[in-house]
Amino acid sequence: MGASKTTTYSIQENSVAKYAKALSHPARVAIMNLLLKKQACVCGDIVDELPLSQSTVSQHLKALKEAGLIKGDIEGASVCYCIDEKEWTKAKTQLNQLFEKLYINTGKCC
Amino acid sequence: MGASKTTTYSIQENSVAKYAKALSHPARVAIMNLLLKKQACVCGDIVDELPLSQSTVSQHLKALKEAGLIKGDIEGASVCYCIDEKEWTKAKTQLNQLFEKLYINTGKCC
DNA sequence: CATATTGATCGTAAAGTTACGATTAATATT
DNA sequence: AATATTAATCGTAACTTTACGATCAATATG
Repeated sequence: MGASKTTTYSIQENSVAKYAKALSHPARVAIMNLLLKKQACVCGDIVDELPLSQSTVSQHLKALKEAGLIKGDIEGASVCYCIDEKEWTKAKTQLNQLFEKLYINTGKCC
Repeated sequence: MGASKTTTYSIQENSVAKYAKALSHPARVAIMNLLLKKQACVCGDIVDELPLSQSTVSQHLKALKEAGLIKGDIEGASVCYCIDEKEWTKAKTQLNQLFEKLYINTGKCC
């Protein structure tokens, strides 16, 4: 009858979900936008640009860092954040491959 | 506190976050993979392919539907799901535009 | 008509997210 | 040395997500 339910999720599925989750909050998209525009940014500058408290921004930065999308460099008392280009490209490729899969529906339904 | 006001972020930021959120769980990526492969799928078939209960799958389908990525057609007692091509393309474009923004870091830090 | 199948929805528990202020550790400045 | 600045972390409250079983309405089949 039915197919097996044995599958846990594939590497691709977990990977796409991880990157998507990192970008699943507008504040984190806004942070990425800032880093893409400025190339590098001190944490305090990001706090100034967003309508969020320092601790909340720090939390969002942590999430992006854990997904691998950004990295931080200590610069004295400040921390300079920037995009992890290698990982950003990897995320881009992973998501692109998912979106590329579509070929136009020949009309089974919908 | 849970959510954030949608008005505080740009349309692009909210839009990207919305699509990313839809894909932020491996089960939902798996569902999209299935629909991309088969072009159309009865809900029950999706349940058979995933290690989740019927109600949980239905919940994930609802999330994808609310993000606009899929649509469902009633076929007798069953419901046939497929990708909303227009919205899928929109999501693709939105995410692509974000990822395209990167030009290589000239070395401010990191 | 009676019963089975299908899939949405309800109720609910556990876990996770998001937000903030307070605190802490590190570095800078006076 | 004393104080200010910076950003991570802690503690906590409120909300959301994820999961499941139970139930319901709609269709299908005997």
